[in-house]
Amino acid sequence: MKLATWNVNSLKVRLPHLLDWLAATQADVVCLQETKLEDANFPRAEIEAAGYQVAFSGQKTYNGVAIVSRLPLEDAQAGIPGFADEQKRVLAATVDAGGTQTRVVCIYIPNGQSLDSDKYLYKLRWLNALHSWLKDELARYPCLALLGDYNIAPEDRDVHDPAAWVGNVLVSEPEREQFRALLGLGLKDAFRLFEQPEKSFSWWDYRAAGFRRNLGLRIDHILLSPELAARCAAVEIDKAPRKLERPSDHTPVVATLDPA
DNA sequence: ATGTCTCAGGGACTGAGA
Repeated sequence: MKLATWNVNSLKVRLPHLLDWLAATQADVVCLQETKLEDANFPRAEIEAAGYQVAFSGQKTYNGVAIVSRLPLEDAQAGIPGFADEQKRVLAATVDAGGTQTRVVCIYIPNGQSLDSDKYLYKLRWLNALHSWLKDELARYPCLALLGDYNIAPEDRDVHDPAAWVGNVLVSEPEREQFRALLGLGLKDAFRLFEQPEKSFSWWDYRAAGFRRNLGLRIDHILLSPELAARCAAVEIDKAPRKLERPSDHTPVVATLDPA
């Protein structure tokens, strides 16, 4: 089973890229972020025509998450229970892989803007809520995958120029602590289960030829519960979509799981 | 290089968010 995450930065603009990419990679489950679409405008028919089921939770202009799956998709739930949030950033659903249930949680963690911003406090509050909720979810679903745009580069090796990023969101110590707290629940950073090339990133700024110069960050992650981590055979960042015309600033991360 | 991209409002361009 191929599980992926991709911040598409507008699904309306990136739908052709998504459909091409699904056909090329035969991904089974893809978590999307920054769809930037109200649910009424979600391109359900186009994605279903490609052989995928969909679940989505969106809003106008900002945020928005979706899960597309070739396997049966059930029990979709939007948001973090008990955490009031206008912003559509969480969608969970159960994928049925031949009788084996996997809970897929798609997240778009707040960016935070800057360390002195209210949005940064919101990011930390949000991460706290995510952590407490996941503790319960993991007890309920031993096979759980948490995929998305975390807006956190967990370590300095996930940053093209750590010195240049000191004092910025995405690399600050409180955020990294929150990331480690998720690992503390037993989740594994699937990418780091394997030997990986140095300077592996999943996002590059549109400005300053960031992609061409590989000035990026690794902020899109796949965290797996122990049962799923044991079945994980490979994880890679697929840079191909970032090379297309009008790309998203993020590129997909893909995990391959062996059958249960 | 305050550099690019997307979207909404409104009907050209500006501002917000990332």
